[in-house]
Amino acid sequence: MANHSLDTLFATLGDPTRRAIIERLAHGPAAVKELAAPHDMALPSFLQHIKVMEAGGIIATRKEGRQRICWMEPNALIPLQGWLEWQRQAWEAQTLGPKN
Amino acid sequence: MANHSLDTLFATLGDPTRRAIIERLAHGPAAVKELAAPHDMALPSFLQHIKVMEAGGIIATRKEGRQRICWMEPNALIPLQGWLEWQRQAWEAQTLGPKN
DNA sequence: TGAATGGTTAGCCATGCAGCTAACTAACAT
DNA sequence: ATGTTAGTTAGCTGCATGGCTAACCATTCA
Repeated sequence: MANHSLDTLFATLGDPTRRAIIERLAHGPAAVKELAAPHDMALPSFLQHIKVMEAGGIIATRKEGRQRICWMEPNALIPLQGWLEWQRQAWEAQTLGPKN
Repeated sequence: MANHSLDTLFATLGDPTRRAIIERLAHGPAAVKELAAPHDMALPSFLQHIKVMEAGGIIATRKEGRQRICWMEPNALIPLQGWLEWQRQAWEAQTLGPKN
């Protein structure tokens, strides 16, 4: 299964910084500065993560005055759930065996 | 959340070759050669993926004669499901709002 | 015993990724 | 008008990753 969106999703979530951003945004939108605060990292490095996530369709952003507000793209994680569920089913079908 | 096992899982699944291996193994064990067949890639390159997955605890392997048999590590994907579920819940709690 | 099969090891190379600093722009505050 | 805040752009660096070939076991088959 050469699924480009899964490639992107998994790659994006492989970085703990980016997962932390998602975990934060699940509770509501936030500006870049606020998101960056807990991460001991220069702003440009951090911004790179934001860009990756926006490019991957996982978050969306908007400029508001001099801040950039970020929020979750609500359905972004659905392909992941789908793939996992699919795997789970294939696995169960196999462990139960074709005769059951 | 600096979760090492999630790091490894996501990173491992980010590669389409490795996802294909999982998809194949969900239907039952297989030897390296058989797993490698659909992937236009030199054996050593392919073996590298097998090693990564074994190191990450996603699959297990055993030597049997001159072949190496691989199979799924049944609970490997559970942390993923857990994280996704957690995210989904945080998201829903937020969209519904604290007052509902 | 000799050839073929399946895997393994070693070593190389190109690319991408995550981080950095320095320098700049755009909005607000005084 | 000047300073401060929040991003942004550009350009560099080091390391990890994914691929390759060549050469080498170890097992099985004839």
